[in-house]
Amino acid sequence: MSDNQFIKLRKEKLAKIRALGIDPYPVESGRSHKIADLFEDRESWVERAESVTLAGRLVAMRRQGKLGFGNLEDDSGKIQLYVSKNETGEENYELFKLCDAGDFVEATGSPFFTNSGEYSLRCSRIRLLGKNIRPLPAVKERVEDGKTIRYDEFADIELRYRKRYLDLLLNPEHRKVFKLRSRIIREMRSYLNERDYMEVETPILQPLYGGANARPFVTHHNTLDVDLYLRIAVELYLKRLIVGGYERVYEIGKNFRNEGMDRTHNPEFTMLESYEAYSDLRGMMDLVEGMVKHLAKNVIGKDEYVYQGHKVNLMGEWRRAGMAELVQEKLGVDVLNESDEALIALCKKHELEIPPGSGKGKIIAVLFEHFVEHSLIQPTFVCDFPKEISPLAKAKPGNPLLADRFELIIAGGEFANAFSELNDPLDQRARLEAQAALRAMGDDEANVVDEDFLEALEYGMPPMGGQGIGVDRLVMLLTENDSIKEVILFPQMKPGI
RNA sequence: GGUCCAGUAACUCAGCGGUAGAGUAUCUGCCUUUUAAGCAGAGAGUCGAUGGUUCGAUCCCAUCCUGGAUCACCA
Repeated sequence: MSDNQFIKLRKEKLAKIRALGIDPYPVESGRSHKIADLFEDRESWVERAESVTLAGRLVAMRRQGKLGFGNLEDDSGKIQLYVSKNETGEENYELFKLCDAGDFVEATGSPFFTNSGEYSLRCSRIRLLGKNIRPLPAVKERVEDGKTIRYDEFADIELRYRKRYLDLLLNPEHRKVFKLRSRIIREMRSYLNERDYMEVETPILQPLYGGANARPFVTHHNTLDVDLYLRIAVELYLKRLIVGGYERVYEIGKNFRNEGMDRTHNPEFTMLESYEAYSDLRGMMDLVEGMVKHLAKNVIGKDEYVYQGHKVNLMGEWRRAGMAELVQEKLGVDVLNESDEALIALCKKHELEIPPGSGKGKIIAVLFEHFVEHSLIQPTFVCDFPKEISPLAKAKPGNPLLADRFELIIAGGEFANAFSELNDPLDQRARLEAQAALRAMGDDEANVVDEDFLEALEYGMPPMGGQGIGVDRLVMLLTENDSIKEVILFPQMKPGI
């Protein structure tokens, strides 16, 4: 971007500062206290009149002749600076006059109360730490009845996402969202660590991708001269680790799916997957429910959340119900015992598309997604998924059509997915080969056959439960944001501007 | 991908077929307790882009770009 009037002026100021023999970008900075420190027992600070040095960004300036006020902000808080020529001396006051909102400065002085009663720092010296040459958007705020009213808020959604640093700087409530995100993830880790899980890191660049139905991003390694895929899931690698003898592992990291983008999908997103030997689907329900309730209670401290226009109570008893049972509730059709023809006719009647190669299970899933999923508002474990669409899940004993799998649905959206993991190597091979057949029929999201994974299974894998939680969506729910872009610091945007 | 909405100064926005406006911000002057500081003055814009209609387009039309909402598709 070329220089505008503002930048030209500030570059001129830079030159003036340098002409005074002052380095506007010094190497050394130092502070004796953070701003929040001065707000503990203010009266005592004032009484002691101790000199302290603060450092931070100057976020506002009110200059009036031989004295001026500024607001200094660091990551702990904000305090008013009182700068008068009497106290700083001529030379230092000249520097202060060359400072702008947006500059980083060091302020030395002692706390006091102004005539109007505002707790401030009476400055004996101002030192420049980093000169700003592009003015920050002008946002003004006023405190009324303890509430902060902001004027001319930096609110353009596109700019907020593209220039996230400005969003964070100018909109404290957005800064708070990402702080909560960090706490949520930290608390997830400790929840699992306390349960004897081990955190691991597995490849992001994979020779084959697997563990989910999705199209991948492809890249190329020059030295090996091979194409590699960015992972769409970590499942198959974590299972290899269970084969290797660890009993409880998890990974929190980015997955990449080359699919559409909307309010709940970003091409790279954060997933938590965990696997636990000798557990099963029931164990995973307890784990997921326990963890989410723990986060709601300990990080946020609320029972009820407003999400996508719905009131969701996370602290109640979470329903566990079969997919077919839920469809039957809604449509009055006993889908498990109905003939394929009748189900196909039902789909046709509602103009629902059935992908080629679909069996009964897939058709039931289509009906579920169309008629039921959106209406599940309170947390619901939808169990007994059709085996046909669950190639990595163990079959449900007693019903060859079903798999021991659930998805957690909240406010009509998917939050987690879990199985009793399939550990029969022959069955697993047959299922992946069936996926390959679907792929041959044009389903480019079907799983690929991963021979190395199958070989690992052949060496023996214990029975286990595994689950994956979409971390971004969980953060959305807990921070009551309806767009995934509000909880990802740098969401994917088209190049532009 | 369909539909709808938006794009005007650094920020928030108004405007309208006749050469662009406000508040804040900025600059200059005054100002030693201000706090959305104040007072006086000034500068600042390719009106998202490209075509078309018109004597004349920021405004009307078309196409495109970017973003948002929504539906469809998709985990």
